Amino acid sequence: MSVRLRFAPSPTGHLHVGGARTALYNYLYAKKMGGTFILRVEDTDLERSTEEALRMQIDDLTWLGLKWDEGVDPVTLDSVGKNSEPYGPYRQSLRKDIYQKHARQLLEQGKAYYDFRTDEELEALKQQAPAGENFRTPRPDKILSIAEAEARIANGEKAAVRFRVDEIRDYKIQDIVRGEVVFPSDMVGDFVILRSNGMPVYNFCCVVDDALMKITHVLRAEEHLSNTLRQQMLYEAFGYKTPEFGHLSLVLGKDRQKLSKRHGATSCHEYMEKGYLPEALLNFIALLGWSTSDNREIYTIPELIEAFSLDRFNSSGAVFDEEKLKWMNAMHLRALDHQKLWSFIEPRLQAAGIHCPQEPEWVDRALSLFKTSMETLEDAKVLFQPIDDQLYKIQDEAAEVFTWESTKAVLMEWKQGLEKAPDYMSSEDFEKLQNSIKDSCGVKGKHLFMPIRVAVIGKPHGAELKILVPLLHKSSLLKRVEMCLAK
RNA sequence: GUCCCCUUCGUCUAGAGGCCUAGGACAACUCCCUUUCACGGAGUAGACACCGAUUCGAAUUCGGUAGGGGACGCCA
Repeated sequence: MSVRLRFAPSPTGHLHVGGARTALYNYLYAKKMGGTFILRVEDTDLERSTEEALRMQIDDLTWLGLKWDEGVDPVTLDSVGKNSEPYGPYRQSLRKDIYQKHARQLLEQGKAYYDFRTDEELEALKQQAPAGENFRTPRPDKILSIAEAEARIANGEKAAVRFRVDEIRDYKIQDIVRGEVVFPSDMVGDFVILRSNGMPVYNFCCVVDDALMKITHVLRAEEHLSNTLRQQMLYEAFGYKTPEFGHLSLVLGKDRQKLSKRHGATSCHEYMEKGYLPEALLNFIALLGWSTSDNREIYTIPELIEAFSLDRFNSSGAVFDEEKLKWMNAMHLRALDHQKLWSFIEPRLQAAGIHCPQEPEWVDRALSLFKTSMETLEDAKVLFQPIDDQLYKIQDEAAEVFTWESTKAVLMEWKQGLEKAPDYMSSEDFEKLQNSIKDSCGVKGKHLFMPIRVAVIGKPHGAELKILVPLLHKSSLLKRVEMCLAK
């Protein structure tokens, strides 16, 4: 039987890197096994789930390249018409009747009951409970028959549906990451499966959907480990077969707390904006909590699929280290072909108002020279900025250079050399010219190259001229040296 | 508090009883390359949380302690 895995985010904002990692592992295993990767959306919390957030999650997933074979339609988001795929719709908010039917079944079997207590009453119960103990919601004094309860509901009263936890025994859960985990059933009280507004609750729809969608493996974050007990109870109540569970260790911030906003960037979207490549981000998060036995670090996505296996998860939490991500991004950046790389860089330069020649040969040359100096796509701005004549400006830090006696002569010679030079100098041309200036002016060291650098980039430190000069048209260089001479 | 999970260099990790004087990567530091910065190359430093037990032998197995994390919702 072919495997079926799903990623089931709740849309409350951009996709978190922890979520992306969960999605990635599910994706990798589905692909590795030639199975199906499904996107389901857990948007039953009407307060927090929004259409915009769902859009963002879909876009983030698409940016990452984690394409789902089945699931929420990326265009209609399942809300228009009926999804043609086998187990749709894939948004839980659109599956209400399915859950209601399932809840009804448990109600009729006496495995669940209507609870009319209000939030306030329940809160009061919690307050009265003895401190220092695991609080479990007590069963109401009186449980109404279905008919009685529904009569009251028809009258406008609100009731939630609770699952009865009667049996006191240990539940054994086989976990891919952690092995056997045992939970005593008295860890939980009767828990809500349907809210009083009719919406199902996570643990309930998760079970119903995983069963109906024939999910075979559930790889999800460790924070769900203890939910698995409730889910196990529901699987048994319905007589459904449980999938294989794997509870992944958490992604942590520098302080070893669960990665959150206060650690800085936590969403994939932010990393996209910061100029990270999706392959690099995926490569990096794949290796947070999973590894191979060789020392390999750089993987393409197909290579990750090839290498992936369920028996190499690390069970302890992993700190998200952006420094290493940067390095990895640099590696992926270098591996990119120039055309593709430029297609990523160009819009960023444009957005920053930096203008560059567009000829393919020029771009190709520029990229071969700049590629190794880039960690993120954003770095291109600093690199390409000196190319744009409009942005050339003699910086304050260059002031000292203009106090040197020899500077003027060097600049004059530089200008004359330029006049005789080809439209674009080669590195060798440049070095030759520089050497001839050294001879004719009798200056060397910083008194030689700093004035030239100022005449190229406007400041005495920065990009290597041997690289930069060949990228600048003679006319640009002349314009700049003239500005220096006019100073 | 109760239950569950986790614990190898600063960070990500390799490691399934002798191959471990614990390997790799990022970061750090040093040197080389370089008439700046970077790239690149060569090195240095840096870890088995602790205590017991099992064993000829333990990072690796078992027990305990400590620390960290997670869950205890009509959030997911």
